[in-house]
Amino acid sequence: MATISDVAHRAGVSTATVSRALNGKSTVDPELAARVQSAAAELGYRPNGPARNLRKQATAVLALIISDVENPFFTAVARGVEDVAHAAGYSLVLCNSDDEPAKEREYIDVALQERVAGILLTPTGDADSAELLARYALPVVAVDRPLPDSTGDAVLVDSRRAAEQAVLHLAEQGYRRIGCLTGPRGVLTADDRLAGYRDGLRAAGLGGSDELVRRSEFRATGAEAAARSLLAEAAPDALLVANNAMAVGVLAALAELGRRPGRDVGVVAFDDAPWTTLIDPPLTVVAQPAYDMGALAARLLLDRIAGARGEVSTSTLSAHLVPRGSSTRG
Amino acid sequence: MATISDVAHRAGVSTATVSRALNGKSTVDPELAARVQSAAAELGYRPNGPARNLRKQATAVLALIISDVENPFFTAVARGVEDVAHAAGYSLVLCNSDDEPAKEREYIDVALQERVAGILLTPTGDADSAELLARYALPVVAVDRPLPDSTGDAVLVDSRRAAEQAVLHLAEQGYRRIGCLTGPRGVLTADDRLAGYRDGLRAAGLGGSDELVRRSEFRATGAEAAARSLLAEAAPDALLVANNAMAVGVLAALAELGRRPGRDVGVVAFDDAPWTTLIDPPLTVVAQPAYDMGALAARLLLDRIAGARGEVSTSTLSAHLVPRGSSTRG
DNA sequence: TTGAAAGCGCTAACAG
DNA sequence: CTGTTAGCGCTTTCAA
Repeated sequence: MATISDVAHRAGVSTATVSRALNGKSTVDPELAARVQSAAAELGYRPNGPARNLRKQATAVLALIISDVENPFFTAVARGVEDVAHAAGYSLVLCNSDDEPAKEREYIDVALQERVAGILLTPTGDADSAELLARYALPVVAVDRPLPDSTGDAVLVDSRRAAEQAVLHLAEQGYRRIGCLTGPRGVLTADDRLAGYRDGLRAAGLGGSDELVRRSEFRATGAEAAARSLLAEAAPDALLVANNAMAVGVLAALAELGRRPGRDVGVVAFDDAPWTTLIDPPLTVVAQPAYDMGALAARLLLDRIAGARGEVSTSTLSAHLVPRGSSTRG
Repeated sequence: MATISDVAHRAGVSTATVSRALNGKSTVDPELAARVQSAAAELGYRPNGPARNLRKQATAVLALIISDVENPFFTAVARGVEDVAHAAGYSLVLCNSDDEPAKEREYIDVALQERVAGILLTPTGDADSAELLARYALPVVAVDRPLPDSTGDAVLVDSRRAAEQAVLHLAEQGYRRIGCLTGPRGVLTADDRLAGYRDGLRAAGLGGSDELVRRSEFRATGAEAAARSLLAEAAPDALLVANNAMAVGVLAALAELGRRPGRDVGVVAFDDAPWTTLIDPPLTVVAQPAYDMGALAARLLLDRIAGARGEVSTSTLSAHLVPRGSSTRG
């Protein structure tokens, strides 16, 4: 592939002039600039990224480390990030951590080696990862969950409050034995949503012990089993489900047991999705602004990269309840 | 950040020895190697990727250009790609082309500049893109749709045949006026599925004119409008829908018109998704092996990068029909 | 305004 | 087995 000196030769100028002309730097004689442009075009010249990055000691690449691209919530986050990054001339390296600290560390390491300009991640909560990031002072923005010791900016959702409101909504609809299906202990969003659930029970004067709580992975199959166990052992009349994938499992369990959402068991789940209005009755959800979170996080990161001053910030966006048939008796 | 010569200094050896020790190259005295290792660890040394890439004239990065990460089909492809790439020590740069040729070209350009080792893409069909790829002899594998002039390997699905079988299935179930909702003209998968639909009608002896065909974008909203128009103007008794996002729109239209899938209108849609079994009746789908396509494509690409010999290959995986309630009268 | 030259950090000949 | 040295392709002083 043609190099800058090939272009320089062909245009009859020095490499410095080519560089200046192609980057629109300082003032280059229009005639020379034109010669350079056409020489570059004729040769199909493409500047060598690695060489430029080495010289400039900087790259226009962002790393995005998320749990799983197959989860629609993260996918929407990714899209928000990509749109903003691309508009600013940055590329995105995608990494799936599967919420495993080891994978997360490994990817952070890759990002460090590649000298990416910054990192966006949904932290697993691993302390070593946070330490690594801090040690190299790599610009970082956490999305969906904060980094341990809140190193770095974060873009979060007020899950706890949203969960509380979901429970209050269920209570208003007349449900009395409200259960909760949440994610693994230690995953902050899972714990937050559980805490909000308890807040809601308290606020509704429903007390409630932990017999109505089950945990599983943030996936359909685990949630299906958890729902079965909860339904069989604790006879809840409503369910708060902590994410979209889990909702799939829960609804499947309900269908198999012949229990109709809304009428027999009230259901509210986190995360909206196109299909939630297709089922009968439509699913009441807590909609999170995933795309906006990604976009905001990317903007914050770009600001940091551009050298934005001090104070780590935490932006908490709010989720809102979208009441539909699955939480209405009748 | 520490450089290789910092490490060399600290270990009291030359940079060449550090390089060799850290890369496990040739034979390095165990004692020196150990000194290097600990010096590197103490300094938190991370090799400078851009420098290494420049020197080696190669990167361990793959570009993945897909229509849209928010589409579950592409998301599954992406996951398959990432898993294989990661296992081989490659990173993935993610790009959303939104099926716009201009964006596609732009991203190919970025990939070229960054000197990625290879590209995976779901081609928009743009000829300039294909030419660009060919000109620079960049290893490339097309996924889901072939490149124009079949430059490069491709991993496809036999959409046409799958569509045909879907139609035959509907015919067997007794549907007689089978309609088709497909994507934009010129998008190969859209045209293929339409061709398969016509094959199916012919094979079933149903003749059929184009009054039963509608096109829209591969999205829910466009498909919803298209479905309304088709239902109002041509009175089909069954529908073949060319992708998952469109199915959402079609099902919404049906629900609003009070027409029940299966009983009133048979429905088969491309792409399986977790929610398709949650609706009533469950949706009959043509399931595509998206993850496997991504994984296979990545393997083929890595082979090419490793210098695999000649002949461009086209792998056609098969989709299979998953009959469920939406295509059964009753 | 332009060119010459240095050097980013690394690896790979080539000597020793 | 180890060190010296020469670039990879680019941007950016520094002089002219």
